[in-house]
Amino acid sequence: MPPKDDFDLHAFLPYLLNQAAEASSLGFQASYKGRYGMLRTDWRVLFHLGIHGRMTAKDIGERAKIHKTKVSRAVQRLADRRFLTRERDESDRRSEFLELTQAGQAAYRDLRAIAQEYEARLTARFSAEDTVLLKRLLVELAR
Amino acid sequence: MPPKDDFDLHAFLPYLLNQAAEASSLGFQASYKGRYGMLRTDWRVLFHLGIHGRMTAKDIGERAKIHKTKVSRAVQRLADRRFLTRERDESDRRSEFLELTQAGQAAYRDLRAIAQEYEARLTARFSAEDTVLLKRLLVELAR
DNA sequence: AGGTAATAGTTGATTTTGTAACTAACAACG
DNA sequence: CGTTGTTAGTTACAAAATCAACTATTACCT
Repeated sequence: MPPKDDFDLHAFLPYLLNQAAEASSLGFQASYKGRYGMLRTDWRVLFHLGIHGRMTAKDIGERAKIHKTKVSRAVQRLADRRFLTRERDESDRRSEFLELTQAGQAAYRDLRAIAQEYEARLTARFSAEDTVLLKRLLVELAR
Repeated sequence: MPPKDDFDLHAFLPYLLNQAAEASSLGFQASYKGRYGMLRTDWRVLFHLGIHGRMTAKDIGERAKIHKTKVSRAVQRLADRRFLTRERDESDRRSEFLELTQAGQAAYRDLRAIAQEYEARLTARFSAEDTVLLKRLLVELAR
């Protein structure tokens, strides 16, 4: 019979990170899924384009650390909804420049506002210093 | 043309959490996937059984906050590998008690050691106080 | 130039997850 | 008892993620 054990799973960092990430993702998803029928990858791509403007799928993948097939399919979905346009790069015809349309920009601004609200709600329970520290440590861990 | 924008995605908490969680999960996965061909849910279930001993699928699901279908399938995989045994609860024949076999316990101890090493490596770059604070905030966020 | 390797992006096959419906067993209430 | 409602766990089907293979184009190398 397996004996009890004092290893604390709830103090295991990868486990904790997953729980927190899951909870916050679901919470945020609840905010935007109703509005546009978007997947997580979709809004990430939308945000990158909203923030940086015109860029290629490859650049998005690198910056956001999303695999190219995921980016490709998210771009397709966003293009289907007329949230972005594709334009072949004539100096290197393998890649294409992506750019938000008016509708895409509007959706981005809308979602950005929701994101900022959500962020505020999440961090409201922490002191400003704690929040800064938390983010610093998370950035460290992400590398 | 979409203008640049000063919203900082890398300071958006759900995004940061996902990046950190992803990175740490992958890192840990690299440690155990080679050893046993296990999925994330599998080792979670294994850990719960290793820590708490004999318990039902329902209990595992509740404690770990894993949906019952995921638990069910993880239990099946672990049973296939002879890592656990199932025993019907005769006082309530709907549920069954799960318990690690010798092989299951050995795998658990092995993975636990790897987890502890990995944890140590992850937190090595932080001060003890920072680590404590980080975990406290993550627990907060997970609720 | 010609051949080989590398790169951007897409597509298809296989796994894994999520959702809903199902079976079997128990509970509660008349 | 008998009907209705719940619960533990499984299964079936749809949505999504993963991985490999593919097309088209460019870069490298001799």
